[in-house]
This record gives sequence, C-alpha cells and structure tokens, in this order.
Amino acid sequence: MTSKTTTPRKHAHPAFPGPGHNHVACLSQTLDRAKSAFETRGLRLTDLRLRVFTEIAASHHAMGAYDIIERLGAKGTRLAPVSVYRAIEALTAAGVVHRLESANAYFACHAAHASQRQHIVLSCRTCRTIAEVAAEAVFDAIEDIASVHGFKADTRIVEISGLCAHCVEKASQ
Amino acid sequence: MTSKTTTPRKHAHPAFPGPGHNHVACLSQTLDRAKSAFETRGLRLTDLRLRVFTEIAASHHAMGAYDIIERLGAKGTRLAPVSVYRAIEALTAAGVVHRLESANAYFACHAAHASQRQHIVLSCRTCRTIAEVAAEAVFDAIEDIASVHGFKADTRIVEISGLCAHCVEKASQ
DNA sequence: AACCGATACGTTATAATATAACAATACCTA
DNA sequence: TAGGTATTGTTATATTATAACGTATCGGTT
Repeated sequence: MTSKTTTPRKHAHPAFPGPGHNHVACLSQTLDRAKSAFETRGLRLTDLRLRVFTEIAASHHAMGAYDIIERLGAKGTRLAPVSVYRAIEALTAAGVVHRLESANAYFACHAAHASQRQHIVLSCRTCRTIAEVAAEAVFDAIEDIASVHGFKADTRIVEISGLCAHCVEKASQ
Repeated sequence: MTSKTTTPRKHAHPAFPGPGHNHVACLSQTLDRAKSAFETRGLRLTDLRLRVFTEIAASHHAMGAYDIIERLGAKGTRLAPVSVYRAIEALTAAGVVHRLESANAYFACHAAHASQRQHIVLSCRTCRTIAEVAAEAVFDAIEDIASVHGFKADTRIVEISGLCAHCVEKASQ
C-alpha cells in the first residue's frame, strides 16, 4: 500500500483533514450540529448568525472578524463590525465557534464534541489548519497541578502551534 | 493558629504571593534575573527596556501595553506605543516577560524558570494575580496527544483562569 | 580618536481588533 | 394585537499593534 493510494481513511473526520477532504459533506454535518446546538440550548440560529457561521465553517482555519466582514461583503452584504462580533458572541455561546486566543481569530467546531469532553487546539503554522483533539490526560494534569496550588480552575486554554502530519510529511520530502 | 497570624511562609516565592508579600525584595530579584538573562544571551538591557520591564514587574498582574505607556507617562516620559512594543518584544525575546494571550497583555516572569522546564499560567479572575507554575505532566500529556496525531509541536500555550487560593478562601468566608 | 556597521530609538501615520450607546425591527406569547 | 424581549442596524469610538523612515547610540576595528 503506497502513500499515493486513495484507500479510504479510517475516520470520517480525522483531526487534520487532508487538503482534499470532502468539505461539502463536512460542512453540511457541521451546520447540522450547529442547528441542534442552538436548538437544545433554546437559542436562535438567526439568518445573520447562520451566514457568519457558514463563513467561519467554510474552512478548517481560524478567521479574523474582519475577514468575515470582507467575505460576506463580497457576497453582497456589507456588515458592520459590531454585527459580526455579536454573531460570533452568539455562536461562541452556543459552543459551535471557538476563539483562537493566540491569534485573535475564530474557528468553527467541526467535531462532535460529545458531552463535556475537553479538547486542546492544534494549529498548523504551515497550512493554518486547526484541529481540536480530545486530551483528557492534559486536563487531568492541569487539575492536578492547579489543586496542588489551591487554584480553582474555571476556563482552560490549551493552544499548540506546530506542524500537522500532512505538513511534516511534505517538509521531509 | 488562626488565619490572621503572620506566620512565615514555607516558600520565599509561592506561586501566588499574598497581597502582603514583600514585593520590594521580589522585584529586586526579578530585576537581577532579568539582567543576567540579557547578559547570558548577549542582549542589551537598555534604559528604555529597563523602565518598561520595571513597570511590568511592579506587580504580579498582566498589563496592557497602553497601561505601561500611561504609567510611564505619569512619571514624566511619554512614550510612543511603538517604543513600548519594541521594548516588550526585546523583553519577551529575553524570556523575562510573557504575553497573556487570552488578555492581550504582558506580565513579568517572577520565577527562576530554571533551565527549560515549562510552565503553565494560572490567572486569578478576582485579584488578577498571575502565577507560572511548573507542570511537566501537562506538557508530557500534550506531547503524547500531539504525537498520536502526528503533530510536531512548536509553541505551547496553557492559560488557566479561575480563583487563586487566597481568593477561594476569601470567597468562602 | 575616527570610522563604520549594527542595533536601538524617535516620530508620524495607520492598520487591525473590539465595544459603547442608542434607535429600529423582528419574534414570541399572552 | 399588544407588549415585552431579543436581535439587528447605525454611528461613533476605544483598544491593540505595526509600518515606514529618519536619527542617535553602541561597540568593535582601523
């Protein structure tokens, strides 16, 4: 089995989707999850929020608020910054968008994020792709060290920058 | 032993210094460490950098770049933003100042940070105090999960917000 | 000492990110 | 359909950060 075969992947949603992954299907599922996330929380996924979310979820990259404005502007709707920020706030509250703190940018949650399992963010500095991966051991270790110091943790930000598997492979060729 | 005694602490530099800790001594040591950090790296701790660092290290809080400008301005030197940002850049490169990514702010490294042991940031949302604590288990877990995904980690940001031991105690009174 | 290249700093302008304040509209639901 | 709440529009402004370019200073070399 060579590296160039089109053998089906084991996972429908690998942490780092390759450049050629079927993003149409991926996006469709992500939108569905967003809809239920709003529904189950009793929140409204309005047209504005849906349009903003669709832009963010159009890729697996983090996107600045003003990027979103420009992209939606190119499609005919010039939004004020505050409108986009409010949409982002609602999407974040619903848990379908996260903020990449180290980049002042926003990315869609493409994973099922079942229940409350916590994820860390892996961000490839070459292809800019972002993946969230479950990492309970990391959060367990954080709780341990926090409790050693009598610290009561509230929000936990873990953002790792580096090279994703695809870019590591390319770099070694 | 009541909670109001002035019993000496076990550590000269606890992760979260109490409100009444001897910051004069603390600052003095922090400045010394900064001087050697610049020296060993062959970098210059200029007057501007020293003044900026002294402001940042005046507390265990994170400070915005414009806060620094205002504080130094109150002391007679009105600096342009870019000057402060350049100083911060140099101080960061020397490893004596870190950026709190989730707050776009900067804080002094008050710990010895011996060798290359990695630290996570604990940030109290009540008293705003920041502590860096060694947490090798956290970084080990991060390496594990990264390698599972074929990810080659480069920079690692771990920022935990919550309540420090002092504020937990106050809140429970 | 005089020179020279590199580093640091000053000055001005502007980019990039984010929120405040208040008016208008849309949406529930009684 | 009336009235309250949530959402969006509109305008202005706050906050964070960098670009571009000139001047000064430092440190090593002749």
